[in-house]
Parts: sequence; structure tokens; C-alpha cells
Amino acid sequence: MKTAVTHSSDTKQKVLEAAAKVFSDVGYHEGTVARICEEAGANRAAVNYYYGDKENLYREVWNHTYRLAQEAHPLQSAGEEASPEDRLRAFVRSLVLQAFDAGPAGHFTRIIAFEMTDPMEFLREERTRVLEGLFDLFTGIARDMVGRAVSRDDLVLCRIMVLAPSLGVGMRRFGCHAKRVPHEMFESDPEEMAERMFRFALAGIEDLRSSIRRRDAAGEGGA
Amino acid sequence: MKTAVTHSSDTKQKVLEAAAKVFSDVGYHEGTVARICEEAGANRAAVNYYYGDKENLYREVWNHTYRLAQEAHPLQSAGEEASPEDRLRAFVRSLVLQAFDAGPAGHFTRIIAFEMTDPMEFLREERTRVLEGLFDLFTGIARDMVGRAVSRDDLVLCRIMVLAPSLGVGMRRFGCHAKRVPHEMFESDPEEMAERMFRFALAGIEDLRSSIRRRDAAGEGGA
DNA sequence: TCCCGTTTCAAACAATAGTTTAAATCGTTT
DNA sequence: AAACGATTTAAACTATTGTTTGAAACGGGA
Repeated sequence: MKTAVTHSSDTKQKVLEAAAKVFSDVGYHEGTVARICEEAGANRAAVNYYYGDKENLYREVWNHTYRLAQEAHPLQSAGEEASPEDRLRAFVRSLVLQAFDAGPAGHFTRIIAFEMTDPMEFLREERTRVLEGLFDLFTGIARDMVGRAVSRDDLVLCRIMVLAPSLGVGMRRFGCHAKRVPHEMFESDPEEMAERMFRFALAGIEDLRSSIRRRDAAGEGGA
Repeated sequence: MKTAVTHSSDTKQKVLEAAAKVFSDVGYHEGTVARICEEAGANRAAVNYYYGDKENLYREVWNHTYRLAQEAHPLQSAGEEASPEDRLRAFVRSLVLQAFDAGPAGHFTRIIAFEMTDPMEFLREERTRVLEGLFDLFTGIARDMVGRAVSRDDLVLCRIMVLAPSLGVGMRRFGCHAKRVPHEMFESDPEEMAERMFRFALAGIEDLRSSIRRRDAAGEGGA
């Protein structure tokens, strides 16, 4: 059977992988189809032939690299029954390992970084889906850790203090002047750095929790 | 006197300000000279006439907005004699206030965000100067807070955990799906949020310090 | 071998954006 | 008012880039 795609050349896949590499390296605008096709060893017309246009290729890269990152370092690894602390540890660990993955699974973190500062309008749907999932997952963990009396600002505070470093760690330039990806940013390995980042965040969250307790106690006492 | 520039039209200044707004909004690539000149109420050729080319205009915008941000919320406000805690408080506060400044002084934070993910090669010098100053200033504070036995990784940890949120707070998209600048991200005012971010960071750093003490004590005991 | 759909390719095309140019305008000085 | 330099303007120019096109090459059935 499979009448049509008999010798199914792997050009399509090659283009996708090259695009993932290029886009994660220099972003959508500077990632020209000429360069992508060159790195894929294909003709310039390959992008349009297989993916219609550049925007659609970018969409496919987004979905593809997201899947790769999730498969390599899934965010939901700690089950629902685990303690909030362990769930946060697993959460931070996954993001950091994704960021430092030197292979294709590491592309997604850098693409997300581009999308945070310079969101592509045509990717709104896909981006929103992923980001909302990420934020919701984290918010659930933070809510469980801080306790019932958590306010909206408390959650935003946690989000900015935990997510910004966890995502930003894969960003260029945080290793001061790393040329490209800062894999040599830490002397210790990513696993250990993830654990240390988790502990830093944990201390902040526990401090927040106790300050909320004080705030509530004072509020009840004064009322 | 002033033979040449007698009626010195303010077009040059208008273009600079429009460029600052546009570049901080959509970045270098999407910030076309056409749009900049339109917003400045000037002719398309104004950029080249007054600034030579687009790259040079961007450079001027970088320096100009940096100066504005520094004048509005100077980073060195706490003197050398202040306690490390107070210096960190002032440091975080300045960055957060810069990020949330709704006027021209707020542009720089967003331009820096673009430069972190997508650094322009031709800006290397200027960018390095600013970033190195920022990193060095923070490193000095962190070193004083954590103590003598601080390692390189300790400092990188602090940098990523404190700088990423302080810079990232001005980034789009951290307010989940804010259309553009997330000034409505917090319910409380920037001053209070800065204080809370400082306290969160402080807890993390103090935890780090005590864990280093334990590490050293164990090391000496075991040796 | 011939046919036919698929894939590859080089060239042409169209759109965008930065830059240049030369003429026109304006304000000041003489 | 004439003259001069500085500024503004519209149009042309150039380079880049995404896309389209039509022909050529390929590979497996009939």
C-alpha cells in the first residue's frame, strides 16, 4: 500500500530539525529559510514544499521541540500524591534540565525565551496553551505550599521568583557573556544546580508563608 | 554665535524618543525606521540624516534610555557604608522600579530583555559595559551577604535567582498573557512588590549562607 | 520500457525595509 | 531682498528574504 509516499525522503524531517536548531539559536526573524535549508542540506524551496510557509514551519517546530523537551524531562514527573515540596523540586528540576539539555530537547527552552520577549502573533494559540499549562501547574504547587490564605499577589510573587530563574537559566547572557548557550555557566552539573535553585526558592516560599501567618495573626488580633 | 544650529529643530530628539518607544516595544528587527519616523512625525530619511543608520540610532537609544533609567532610579543609591542587606534591598528596588516605570525611564528594562535573548552583534561593546557593571555591582553585594567562603557557583546561583526575576519582572508575558507591558501585573504597587521580592531573595540567600556554614563545618570535622 | 506521481532544483518574482539622492523648503544673515 | 546653510521631502535605489514556478530528476509499478 502506502502508494504515495514510497521512498519518503527524510528531507522533511531534516528541515524540521535544522529549523529547530536555527530558530532556537537566533530566533524567528534572524532564522532565514535559506540558512535552515542549507543546514538541512536541502533546496531553498523545501520549506514551502513541505510546510507551506515559514510561519507554519515555526509552528511545527514549536510543537515538535515542546514534545521533545517534555519526553526528555517531563514536568509532571512527581505524582499528585507527593508532598508540595517534592512537587516543586521536580518542577524546577525539569525546567532546569530542559534548559541545559545539549541535544534537541534543549531547543524548546530557548524558543520560549524568544517568545517571552518577542511573541509571534501567529503563534498566540499554541503559546498560550503551553504557558497557561506551565503557570497553572506551578500555581497549584505554590498554592499548596503557601497555604489557604494565599493572595493573588503572593502567587504572582512566587511565579516571578521561581519561574523567571528556571526559564531564564537557559537564556543566553545570564552566564555573563557566554557566546551562545551557556552550558558552561555552572561548574557543578545541572542536577545539582537544579537542587540548589529549588532550595533557594523553598527558603523564599517558606519565609513568605510565615510572613502570611504573622499578617493573619495580626489582622485577627487587631479586628 | 551657535552659527550652525540656529533654529535647531527638535526632530532629532523626537526621532530618538520615538525610537526608544518603538524599540522597547517590539525590538530592533520589528522596529522599522518607517514606523519610528511616523511616530516622530518626521520623514523616513530623518534617521539617516541625523543618526547615519539604524544601527547607530539603536546604539544612541541604548545609551539614552540607560541614562534615563539610571537618573530616575539609580542603582547605587545605597552608599558603600550601608549594610549588605540594605544594599541588596536598594538594588532590587531600583531594578523593579525601572521595570515598572511607565514613562521613558522604563524603556531600558525592556530593551535589555530583548538584548538578553537576542543580542545585537554591533552593540556588543555597549551591552557588555552595562551588563558587566550590573553583574559586578550585584556580585559585590552577594559576596558580602554570603560571606568569605562563597564559591563561584554560589555567586552564579544568587545571580540567576535574584537578577532573573528583577529583570524579568518587566518582561512581557510574565503577567501570563499581558498584551504588552504588564503594569497591571500586581495589585500592589511596585514599591511594595520590590520589597517583597527583596525579602524572598533575602530568605534564599540566608539559607544559602547557613548551608555553606554547615558544609564548611562538616568539611573541617571530616578532615 | 513507458508512465506517473513525487521530489528536487535553479531561476524568477514580489514584498519589505534600509539607504541614497536631488530637489524643495525654511530661517538667518548680510 | 538675495544668499547661504540647514532641514525636510518624495522618489528612486539596493539588498534581503519569503514565495512561486516550471522544468528536470527520481523511483516504482503497469
